[in-house]
Amino acid sequence: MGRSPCCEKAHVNKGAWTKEEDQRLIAYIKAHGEGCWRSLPKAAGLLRCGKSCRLRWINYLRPDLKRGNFTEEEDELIIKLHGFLGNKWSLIAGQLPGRTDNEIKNYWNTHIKRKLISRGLDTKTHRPLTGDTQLNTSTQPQLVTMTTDVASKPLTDLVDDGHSSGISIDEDRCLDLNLDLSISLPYTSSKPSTSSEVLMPLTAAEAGTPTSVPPYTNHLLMLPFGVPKQ
DNA sequence: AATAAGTCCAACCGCAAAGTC
DNA sequence: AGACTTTGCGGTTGGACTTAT
Repeated sequence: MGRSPCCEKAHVNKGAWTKEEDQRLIAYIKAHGEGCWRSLPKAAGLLRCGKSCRLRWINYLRPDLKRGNFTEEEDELIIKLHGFLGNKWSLIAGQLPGRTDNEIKNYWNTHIKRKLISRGLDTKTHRPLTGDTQLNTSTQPQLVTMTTDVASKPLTDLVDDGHSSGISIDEDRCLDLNLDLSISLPYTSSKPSTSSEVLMPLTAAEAGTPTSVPPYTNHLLMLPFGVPKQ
């Protein structure tokens, strides 16, 4: 059988976008908003598939994107989030205002991997590369609080009762973890610009109060890294 | 100056989840 | 309930650019 193609490939452009295509896409979304990506190209007069339009908009044309180099704070935040979430780039991007999953993924592969290696850490587990495979929390980097098999599970699995999913989370190692997921309102531009402000530790009571969140984020994560256990 | 090697990143692809009928 | 459609995600690639020789 095989899958049906996402679009009529014989009649679509591929490769780099031209300025004219960008302008058409921007103008269309400004006028009509983000709607049905599948029908957007035709409506906007673009010879592109919907997926391509979506990617171009999200990764490059969105007005709220932050261009330029990653800061040291962003580096560290990405490392911490990756230690917890694994390759969940969209969720990591949700904690970095103005950054896209694609951008972070690229940055991880080109910069941060090397950074971790230079620190003698495994880029997947964030544990020391040398020696034993036994978990020894006293020697682990603080950023890793969950086993990687847990980190690789869908987040929804992590926030159910912890039993039906078959995942058992070591409570001792996760006591300082406050993971709250909720549907969030769209991002507004009047928000903190630094990652440390975005990821402020919240109390349980505070966590119940909706706060502004990064764009295109369905899940609001509150991960109070660095907060000492009581 | 030429070119080989390395780096970066935009864009594509396939898959899975979510939504619709 | 299940088939089909649409959207979103993560992995990968190709080409442009930069640096080293």
